[in-house]
Amino acid sequence: MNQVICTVDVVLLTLSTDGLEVALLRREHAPFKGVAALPGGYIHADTDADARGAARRVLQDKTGIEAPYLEQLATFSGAARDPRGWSVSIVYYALVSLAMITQIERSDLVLASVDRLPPLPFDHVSIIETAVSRLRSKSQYSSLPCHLLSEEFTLPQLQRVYEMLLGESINKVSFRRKMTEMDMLEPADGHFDTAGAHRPAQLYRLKPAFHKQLRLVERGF
Amino acid sequence: MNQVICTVDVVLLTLSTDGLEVALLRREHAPFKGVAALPGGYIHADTDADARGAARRVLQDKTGIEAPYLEQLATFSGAARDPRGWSVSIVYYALVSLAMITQIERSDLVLASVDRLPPLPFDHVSIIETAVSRLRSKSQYSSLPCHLLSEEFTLPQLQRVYEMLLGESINKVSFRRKMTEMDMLEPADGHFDTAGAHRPAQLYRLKPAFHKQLRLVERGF
DNA sequence: CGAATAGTGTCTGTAAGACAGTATCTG
DNA sequence: CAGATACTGTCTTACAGACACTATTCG
Repeated sequence: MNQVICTVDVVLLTLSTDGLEVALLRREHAPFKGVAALPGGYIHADTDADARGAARRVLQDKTGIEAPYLEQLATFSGAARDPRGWSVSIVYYALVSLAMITQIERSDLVLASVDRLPPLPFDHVSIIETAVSRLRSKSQYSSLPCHLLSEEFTLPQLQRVYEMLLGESINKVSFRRKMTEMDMLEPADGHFDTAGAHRPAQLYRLKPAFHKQLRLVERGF
Repeated sequence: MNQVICTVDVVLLTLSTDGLEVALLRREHAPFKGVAALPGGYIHADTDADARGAARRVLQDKTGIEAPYLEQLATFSGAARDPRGWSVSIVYYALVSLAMITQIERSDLVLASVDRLPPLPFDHVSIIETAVSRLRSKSQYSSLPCHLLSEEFTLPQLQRVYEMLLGESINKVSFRRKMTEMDMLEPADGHFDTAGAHRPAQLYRLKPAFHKQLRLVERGF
């Protein structure tokens, strides 16, 4: 009566110049061996403290990525989603910079645009759609998008990230007012982005208190 | 390696004059037999289509409540939360009117104020806190609170619900402007709430399209 | 008619967006 | 110095909240 397969999957998202992309890996085992899919695996009841620990382990083992922004998305379950039987997948989503992804030494890693997903096994397409929709929705009023950039970034870069996620341009003055009001960034003193033939931009970083936690803002962007 | 206990739990919330309350039932089986706890149970892989179906079944079997607003909250998991071993609980939360709860014919049902929870088994206290925080947070910008009232209700009643959830008074004009803008209510023509020595209030109901789905609003209340 | 609450019209202050200006770099 | 983008000051507009008024019931 209670024979249920328990797994975790991780939606690893990053932002390229083309928009949001999701990291896919070729599956090492049946079912769907060799097919690109979300990184995932069984829960190890003997070593994982909880599902979050399992997700962190899976991400570390399969991509080498350590402790990025990692949050529970939702749990997908049912008799129909996995040929092996009634299954539960506790899904987490992680946000990393593109630089983190390109460091990964795995030849079978694919970045797929979330707007043009290939066919995927299980219900991974709908999982990814849920993750993207959650990220876009939270971007309207939180500091979440910062985690898609490297540790130090400029305000114009951050604004472009918000604009890509929200799919609309944001008024520059309003954006900067909002950033001041949210009070989550600190200038990286003396650090400037001097690329390009123009005035250099101040580099900022997330204040330490907001590395693992979100900053919410009263009204959206 | 994969011996994991799979259960669902339901946080059944309602609003009394004293504020938010959660429904607790005495457990019928060990562990914690006889102790008040969230309604829950094992997933039945042979009959449940998915975890949502299991949650609906548990709610129906234990309280007789059928198909209320029911949404996945989060999944709680780990080695430490259940003495039986490594466990996963996929938790749903449901919103119903107080009238729905008082209809339940079960002598061991307890309503506990979410602000003064008794000691509870497992991690049920933290589950309830998560549910309450989710509800309060979503109340800032969605139609969620409607489900805490009966099918027909007046705008002043609805405003009081929002105020209790948000813990602050709302400007009446702004509230009604927002309701018009959200466009989720329809007047129950000819139906008025005639209680009290004053002008009767128009009764409204949620438009059918929003019974199972949320209406979001751009800016909060 | 007085008390009580429902419902609405209008003013005002605040905050978001538009615009245009200044600042500082490269070639 | 021209071009480019960073950053800022200020005006305008839109919306949220305050206030006050009307509406309709009961006793």
